[in-house]
Amino acid sequence: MTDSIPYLYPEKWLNKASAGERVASELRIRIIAGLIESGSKLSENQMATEFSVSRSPVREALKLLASENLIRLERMGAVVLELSEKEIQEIYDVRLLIETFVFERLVKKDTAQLVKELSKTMEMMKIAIKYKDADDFSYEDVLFHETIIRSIDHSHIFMIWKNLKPTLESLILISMRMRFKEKYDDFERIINNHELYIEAIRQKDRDLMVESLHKNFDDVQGSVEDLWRSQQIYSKGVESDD
Amino acid sequence: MTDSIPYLYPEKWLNKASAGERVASELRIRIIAGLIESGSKLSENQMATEFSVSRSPVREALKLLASENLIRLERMGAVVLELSEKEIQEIYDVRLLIETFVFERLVKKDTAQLVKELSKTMEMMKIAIKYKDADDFSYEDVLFHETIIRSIDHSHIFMIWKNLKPTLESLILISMRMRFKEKYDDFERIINNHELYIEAIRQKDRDLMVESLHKNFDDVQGSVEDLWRSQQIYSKGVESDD
DNA sequence: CTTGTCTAACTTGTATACAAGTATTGTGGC
DNA sequence: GCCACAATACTTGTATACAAGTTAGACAAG
Repeated sequence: MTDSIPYLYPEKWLNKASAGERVASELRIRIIAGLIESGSKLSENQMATEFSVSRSPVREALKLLASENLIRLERMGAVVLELSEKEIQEIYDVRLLIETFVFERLVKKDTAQLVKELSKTMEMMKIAIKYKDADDFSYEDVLFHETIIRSIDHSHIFMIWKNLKPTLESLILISMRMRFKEKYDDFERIINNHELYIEAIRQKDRDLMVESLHKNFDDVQGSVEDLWRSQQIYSKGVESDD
Repeated sequence: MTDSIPYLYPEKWLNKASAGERVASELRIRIIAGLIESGSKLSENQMATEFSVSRSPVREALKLLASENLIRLERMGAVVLELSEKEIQEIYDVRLLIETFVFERLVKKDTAQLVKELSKTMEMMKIAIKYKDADDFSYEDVLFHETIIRSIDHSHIFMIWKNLKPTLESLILISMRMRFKEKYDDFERIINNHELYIEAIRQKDRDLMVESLHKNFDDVQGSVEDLWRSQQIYSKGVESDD
């Protein structure tokens, strides 16, 4: 048994979460971090004993992960899918798609309130940087984009976000934990990009928005490399734990 | 008890479906058809007795419907959400978004195989019209769009489709059953639009594609009216049944 | 008539039991 | 050694049981 694996998902994000959500969150981040290799098979019973819960919440978790395309439910066992570079590129295709759509709506609206909210989130991010809290930073980063998307009040666009969010959250979390350790000065650039984004919204400047989005994606492109290296580290960590 | 409600969802589409999927499909179409009013509350036990299954599959179904934004899970009972005109417009926003994205990919690829598949589906649709089979027609109509979307091999775009599909399927099904009864000559136009779409793909003609998409949406705009009328009819039908 | 409290009947989330089906493994026959 | 086949140990899907919490309503006190 590998129940010696420490939990990767922040406990404080699971305040009112059910057992199923907890299992899903933890499994998700382990899969994305490469701790659970793609191709391996997860069975309900196995997961149930691993997380000391019954099959009911595990079933719930596996259904969730399947809907996020992280596993594929088969006749016998759920097979873990690969999060290849193509996959990650696809995720950013979708982000680009919906954030562009959102921006087109935003330019027709009053964005004063939104800009205010985003500024607040930005300040939170800066504090998180100051105290080197990768989890807080990730939380605010995800919130930043969620706030923008929510602001246009489009339930189906928001549904797409809701589906994407868990994976994105884990990706960001892993990448940020990495950078706080190794590439601390990345954050100045990240902050600048976000401020550029706010400025684009304030001025309703499409070109600026596209520019900041692409910078954001370039940033993330780097984070894919972080991810692969983190997979090395995490799996090494596990081996040495055993 | 209103267990006298006849099943609206085609039995033959539920070949290998689990009890949960059956319940979900039937609940979904009833909600969309207006048979279950928005605002009403569904409890797991109530649904379990209604469909003569246990709570496990019902839970599964409710989770599904919640992820499709048809119900909202609350502390006590799931509340049925309204499928307003705004909602339906949103669904077509998303369709437009992803199908446009897909087309941009298609113009860079060899579409010969796709055109062949689509032509086959078209012929099926014509047969369905000839035999006035609304269910078959709807099936092929949904398949038509799914085939296009699948062809670009983009798992995240396809995920968005998978989320949208059940609602769309029910919408189309209801609308087509309506039209076969009342507006039979609508179908000539629908067929023409689809052929226009295929032609746009064959020629990789963006303008033609946008034109056919918009015609398709105009068609659907009409089907929204069908939907409201169907809600009248279905609910009348229920009243007279009691 | 209003208000507060207690009880009873709901609700969900989780655990467990059971049935049906599917891989796997081991054994007997060759 | 190898193949056929049966027994076994898995798997999922569904039903049921139980615990904890919430709502609603009855009923008594003011």
